[in-house]
Amino acid sequence: LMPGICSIPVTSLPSLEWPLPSRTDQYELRIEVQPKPHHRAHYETEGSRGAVKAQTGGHPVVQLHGYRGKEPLGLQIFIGTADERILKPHAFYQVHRITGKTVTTTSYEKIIHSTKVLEIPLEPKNNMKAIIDCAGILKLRNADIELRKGETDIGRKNTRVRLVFRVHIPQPGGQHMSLQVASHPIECSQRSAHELPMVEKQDMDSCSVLGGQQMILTGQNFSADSKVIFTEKTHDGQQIWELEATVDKDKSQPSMLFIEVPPYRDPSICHPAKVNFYVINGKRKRSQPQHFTYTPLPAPSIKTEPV
Amino acid sequence: APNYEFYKNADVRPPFTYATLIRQAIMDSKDMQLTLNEIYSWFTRTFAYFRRNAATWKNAVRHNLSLHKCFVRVENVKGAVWTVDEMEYQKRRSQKITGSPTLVKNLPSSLGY
DNA sequence: TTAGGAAAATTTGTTTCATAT
DNA sequence: TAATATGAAACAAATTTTCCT
Repeated sequence: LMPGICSIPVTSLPSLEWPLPSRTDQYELRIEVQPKPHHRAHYETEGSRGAVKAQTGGHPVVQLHGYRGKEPLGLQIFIGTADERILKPHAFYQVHRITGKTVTTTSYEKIIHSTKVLEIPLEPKNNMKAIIDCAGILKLRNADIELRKGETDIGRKNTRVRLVFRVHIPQPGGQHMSLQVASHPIECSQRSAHELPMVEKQDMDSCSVLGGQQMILTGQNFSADSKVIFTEKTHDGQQIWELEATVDKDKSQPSMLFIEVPPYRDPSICHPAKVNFYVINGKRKRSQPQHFTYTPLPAPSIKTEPV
Repeated sequence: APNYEFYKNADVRPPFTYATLIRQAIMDSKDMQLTLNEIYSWFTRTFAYFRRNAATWKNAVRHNLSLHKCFVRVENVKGAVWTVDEMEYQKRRSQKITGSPTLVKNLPSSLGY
């Protein structure tokens, strides 16, 4: 079978909602190939919709760097949330173990607190690299999950997930070092995948409070009526600023938006200001909030004499 | 905040209007905003009476949300949430109190509206 | 099996009418 | 009486779930 896997008692490991680092001084768990940003999940009433794939057509790849041991380890996979909150298992989705001749990976599954977790081997002979070709995504009915006691999340419009990978590395003292890394977000609804704008990359993360610079957004489902809105929220979630950026409609394409960063509401700040922006099509189809930072002007000039 | 303990398990209709209850549900939430579904949950969690005849009272809740100007729908990443325009809410209530002396005498202070 | 498309079903919101307080 | 509250229901739009090729 699979030595080294499944041998660690669940109770001694950190819970699935516990935040873990992806790297330490010694190790790093890294996603070498990211999954595609869309993967339509299947319902229990449907047949499988196959394994999550990579943009390239292959499958996602995960590798553990810095491991010198001889023993294979188990790589755990589960479906996590992809919103602004900290990562936790997604209540409305589960990993689905794909089997069949097209699948190279042997896998083992178990349930931890109503979350299905897949475990596949990470072997030294493969350089501790694993090709994730056995992970599909199952959608659970909103109504079924929402009536679960203690569940406060809402299923409606909550259709983005991340693949979460964990490894537990045995340490000399008998303890374990646990690492975790999560993939880029994956949109799992047929409709949302087709209609919701999604920002995958932004050309820059910050600029001065004056704005005015061009920023290129790369993503999906951008359209002629796409708007880009900058917002700022206080610590307790109250929105205090909102401004629409101008979009260069001539240059923009379905997968690319050229916008001009709007000026920040207060040009005299002394510390960088973290704001959000999102893309919105029509009235309701809006992307997840993206992050952006306005930096203060160099130095408040006190000199008054002309140059 | 009102004490609804008695109604949590007693299958008795709470003597409050829908508007009062909806506002209370939203006020009880952490961010002063709830989705429709979360409002439903608050009703069933808080009142035994609303654990049956769901089609009826849920319809009434939606009806009230739309009808009263004090309930404001706000778009959000996760769809829409409902909030309370407290100014608007109290405007309606104070109109009722100041505008009808006879009602003032009879209105038990603990009852909404 | 896996993918795509879309019909069917459910939810969320708006309005209107009737009745009771 | 006028203003409010409650119920039932018709409709529309948005979103989810099931079904079919």
